[in-house]
Amino acid sequence: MNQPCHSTSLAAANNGAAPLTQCSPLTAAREAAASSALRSCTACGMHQLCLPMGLDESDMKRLDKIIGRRKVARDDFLYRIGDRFTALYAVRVGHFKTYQENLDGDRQITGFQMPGELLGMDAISTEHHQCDAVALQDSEVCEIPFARLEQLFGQIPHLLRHFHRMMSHEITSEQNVIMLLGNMRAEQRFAAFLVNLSSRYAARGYSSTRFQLRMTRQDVGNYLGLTIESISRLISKFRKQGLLAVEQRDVEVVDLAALKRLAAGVDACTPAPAATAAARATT
Amino acid sequence: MNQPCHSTSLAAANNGAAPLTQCSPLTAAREAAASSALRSCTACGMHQLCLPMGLDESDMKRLDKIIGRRKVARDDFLYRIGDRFTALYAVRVGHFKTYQENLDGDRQITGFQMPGELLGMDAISTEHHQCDAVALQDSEVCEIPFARLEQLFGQIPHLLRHFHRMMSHEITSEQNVIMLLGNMRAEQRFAAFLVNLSSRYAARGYSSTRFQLRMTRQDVGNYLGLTIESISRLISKFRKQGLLAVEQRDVEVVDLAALKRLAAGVDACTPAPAATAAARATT
DNA sequence: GACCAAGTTTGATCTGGGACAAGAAATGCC
DNA sequence: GGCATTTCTTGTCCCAGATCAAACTTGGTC
Repeated sequence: MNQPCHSTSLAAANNGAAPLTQCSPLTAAREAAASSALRSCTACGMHQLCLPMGLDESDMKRLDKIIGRRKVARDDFLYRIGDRFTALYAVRVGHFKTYQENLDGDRQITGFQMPGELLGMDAISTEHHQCDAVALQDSEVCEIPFARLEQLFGQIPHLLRHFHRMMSHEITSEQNVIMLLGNMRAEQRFAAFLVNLSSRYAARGYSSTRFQLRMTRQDVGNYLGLTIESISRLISKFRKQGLLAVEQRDVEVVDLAALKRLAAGVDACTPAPAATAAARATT
Repeated sequence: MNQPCHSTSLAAANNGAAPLTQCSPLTAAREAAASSALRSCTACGMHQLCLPMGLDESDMKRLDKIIGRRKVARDDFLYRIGDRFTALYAVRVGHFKTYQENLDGDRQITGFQMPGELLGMDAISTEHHQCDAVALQDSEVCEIPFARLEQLFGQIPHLLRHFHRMMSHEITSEQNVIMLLGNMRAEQRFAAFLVNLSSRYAARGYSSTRFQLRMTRQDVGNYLGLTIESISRLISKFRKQGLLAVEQRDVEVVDLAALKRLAAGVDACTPAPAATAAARATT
């Protein structure tokens, strides 16, 4: 990053991209060394969240041996619907989105993935990918051949256990999206979305209140089942209410607690008579 | 079933409940024998769909040994949010629903489970259940203690593999619900719901065109993010269009192909200019 | 620095499905 | 069998968020 700091403090938010990709120019030799160092799980900043979580050094090295690294340029596909499933992918650097498509060609984004998260688990059952995965920025993934991973499961019980936790966690997050789409008003959805990003960044050691949206408004809207115009209006609204400061894709969460309350449906933010949707087919 | 057949042919639809629970009265002795026979995976009609899928007889018996059976009366909880996770459950007889609850107390049903399907996988990651599971009718489950299942994984690779497929399948189905809630109009949602039930019953050897809704309209609406009134109107509409015959909870799918087209968003059923929602934040 | 394309914001209007209400069927209970 | 309760259907009205339209902002390119 050689360009001077933008004057606005917001632009300082700098999560997501790993140091390697943005520090001062390296010589080819130093670059290769640094890159090879980072090519191992041990050296990867995400290993406490990712598949190797909790493994001792020798087991981590065994896992390392089966893993390949791969770069994916912005807007490129990591995999496409229908592709034969051979490997899981862990995001190392960057962000991805996954979406499904219906016959009409309209898409539904089913998730955004950030470093340390696993992609492709939905393909295990059919051995074919069920969604498209696209890089939201220049990214890097660890490719984990599933057949070889299965062999390791027999040898490293901890690995298997954590893999189950990760799959289970995927199920839980999707249930939360179902809750969001089935049950929340626009305002709640967007608040919940921001809170979710915030805590995921926090878990990765980034700021929970300043981050960049790696996806377009279009993507946010699609994910939340709302139009881009609605997203835009919600941003304006939250800004006016002093919950949020947004400048392009740089977000500063000004009042996280209030957003959390909103997302939980506790108060309606609009002073109007709360809970209009509360009665919706609620058993 | 001693009462005479209802005159309407619809009432003949008879999926879901296993023979044991509805055939002519047994003596206590015969009942016990039959029940003990059915208490094994080998004898269970669902073993080709359920966890033991593809296991040989000796492995199936090993699995059998760790499994307990449990009855759950209609409207009773199989487990509740926050309960400590110790076991997975496979539905043997009956139907369940699972739902999440927010702080406001409104619920979102995240799924309906039928025989051969697994419950509780979302609890693995936190070791606490993330949702409530309630029986929609008097039901019976196989209780599979997870710690012991993990031991078996090391000994029966096929079992592990199929377990992964089942978890993966769970992820896929939830993605489909996300697609449904984020992207479809009311009519499409309901059509997709019926098509989904139809194919799941078909996979279980029941009729794909005649079945009972085991859940209330309330539940259907909640699951689909619609009000009960909307469900009612959609039923009337589909009936008038000759897609469906409904009598209470007995459903006859008259035109499955048309429902599939509707669900896929291919035609709009309403002769009106199709695809209004198609443009919604579609990247 | 003018031009273009892509993305974003804001306003005006429209509509699908929610909210409310009232009646009709079932179901349960004594 | 009659009454109460729950569930379902249908009609009317209304609003949150979609649609349509137009301006504005940003960034890239020549």
